[in-house]
Amino acid sequence: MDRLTSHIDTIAGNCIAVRLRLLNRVVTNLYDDALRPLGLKASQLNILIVAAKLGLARPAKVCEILQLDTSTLSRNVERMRAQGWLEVVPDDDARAQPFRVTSRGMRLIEKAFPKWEAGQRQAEALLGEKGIALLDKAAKKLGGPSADR
Amino acid sequence: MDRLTSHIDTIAGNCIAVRLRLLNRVVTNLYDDALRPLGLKASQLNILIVAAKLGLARPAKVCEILQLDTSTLSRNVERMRAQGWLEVVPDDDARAQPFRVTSRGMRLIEKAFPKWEAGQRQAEALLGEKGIALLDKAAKKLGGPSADR
DNA sequence: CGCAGACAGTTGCATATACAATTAAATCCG
DNA sequence: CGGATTTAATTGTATATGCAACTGTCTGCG
Repeated sequence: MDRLTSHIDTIAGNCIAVRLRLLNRVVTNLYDDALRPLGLKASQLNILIVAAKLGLARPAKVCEILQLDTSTLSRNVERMRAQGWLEVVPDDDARAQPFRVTSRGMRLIEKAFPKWEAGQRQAEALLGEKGIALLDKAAKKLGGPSADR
Repeated sequence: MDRLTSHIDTIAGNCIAVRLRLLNRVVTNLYDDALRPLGLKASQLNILIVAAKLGLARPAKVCEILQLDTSTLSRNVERMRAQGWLEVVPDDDARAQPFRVTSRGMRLIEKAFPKWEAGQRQAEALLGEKGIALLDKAAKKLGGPSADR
């Protein structure tokens, strides 16, 4: 077995990215499937929830919490605004484009909750208690969302 | 605190998808940054490695291993073929489009190895030993890639 | 043989994602 | 005040991803 072959085996057997990305695809699909009847995706529910927690959501702040590129958020917000789930709020600073969840967006969260639970249950079964705890720990390191924001 | 508010807090405080997706973005960026000098993305390295392990890679098999939609793989392979990293191999069954890593693709893996190590180190620091072990366990449940394939 | 159904992949379409470049506005400071 | 810098977000471009619909090929069966 030559050097290159052993490199291939090392990556195949240990790469964190390949495993995390695979798991992400599977889990995202669980939630997307559950939420599909509402025309809502997991990515959008993430944003909706963060915005709901913030009240007034400043894009830079949301991006920090979710570790999202600002350009990504910009377009996601635009799509969700088009659906009437978010609305942009005027601000003193003319550069800013803070937004908030509309009442329609709030009703959507309400309808989404049982669907979210369904996806969450499946994801829990996949990861187990320990997996969830570890995920939580890693996400906290990155300043991710938590109940107290 | 009304019912909807408590739903929002429940999701914000417990959602596996939001955490996993966040972690996935961060970790994917670590590898993408490390691999950027080679014009290679983490997603593509995944495919390259699986194909290298398989020798002759059948799209359906690769999709099963990586839990990827066939349409996603189809396009990724096309891009990588355009780079000269993969080549399609003729097959008895005219429906099939098996592919393999070219020698140029193999040289790319060689150059990518130290870059991969850099990303891997950072990801390890982020997840810790236990995190990695749990990730491995979850990925195995899904028939993900492992050293012996 | 010939056709119905299964199977392997691709194509159309939409969202998610990030980097680089850009626009516009606020702020700093001489 | 006014230009240089910083900040906030958007726009251009490219890849990644998945669902639905489609194309072509194979297979089984009467």
